Amino acid sequence: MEGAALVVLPRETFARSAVEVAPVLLGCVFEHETPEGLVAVVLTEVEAYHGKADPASHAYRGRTARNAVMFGPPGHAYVYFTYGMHFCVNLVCLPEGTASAVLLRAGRVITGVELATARRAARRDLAGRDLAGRELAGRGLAGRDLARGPARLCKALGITRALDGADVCDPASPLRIRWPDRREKLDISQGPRIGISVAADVPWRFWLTGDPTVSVYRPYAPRLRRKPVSAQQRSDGTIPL
DNA sequence: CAGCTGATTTCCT
DNA sequence: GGAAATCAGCTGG
Repeated sequence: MEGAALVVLPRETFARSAVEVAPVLLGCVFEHETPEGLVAVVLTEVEAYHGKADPASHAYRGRTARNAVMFGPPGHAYVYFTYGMHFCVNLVCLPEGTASAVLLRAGRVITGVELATARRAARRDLAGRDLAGRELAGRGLAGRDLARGPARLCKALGITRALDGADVCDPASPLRIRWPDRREKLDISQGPRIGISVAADVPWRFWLTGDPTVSVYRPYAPRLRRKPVSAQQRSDGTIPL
């Protein structure tokens, strides 16, 4: 940061519904500063979640220890842990007491590519081998995949539950969101959200049209039960006498 | 390229 | 006990 004033988004930006806030965040710079360095992304894909009114929202069934930050003041980060291994980050909207938020789904890394790459590769580093010990035959991390997807974005930025509640509207915060250096007219698309089984029809996902860092949309498909009901059951479903 | 599956833990019914 | 706002790597066409 060459001493330039850090122009974070004002908190009023988040004092609206998530559906109104979501497209505003596209093109903005989301960054995390740590002792390791700074990683910044331009947001390219986001999703709105409407709290109590949205069955797909973590806040739909009310306040819990996990989602408490969503019910707090706007302009703070709600970071959750899911699938036993991934973090995802939202920015909280609407005044304290309500619970809507915008999930940050993807970004293009513009600062700290090296650090972001190191974080993303942290689990398949040792001698360039995968978890099964096989060589990674030159399959590197494509630049566009560094922060493509909500969990990858968190990994690239080094975001964990420790940042749950961080104030992204505070210039002194290690995690913050600011306006782009140049405001350009953006081509924004809108469509259904990804990875949810309910309310999958509402078009509350927003992205920069044609941007290569945006997730590929696939309709939600429930996973088949993979474990047999009993240890005796055969793969075809029959049970020996 | 599409499709499938293991990983791994928290949360809620 | 099962699903979860996911991802990576493998398989087969």
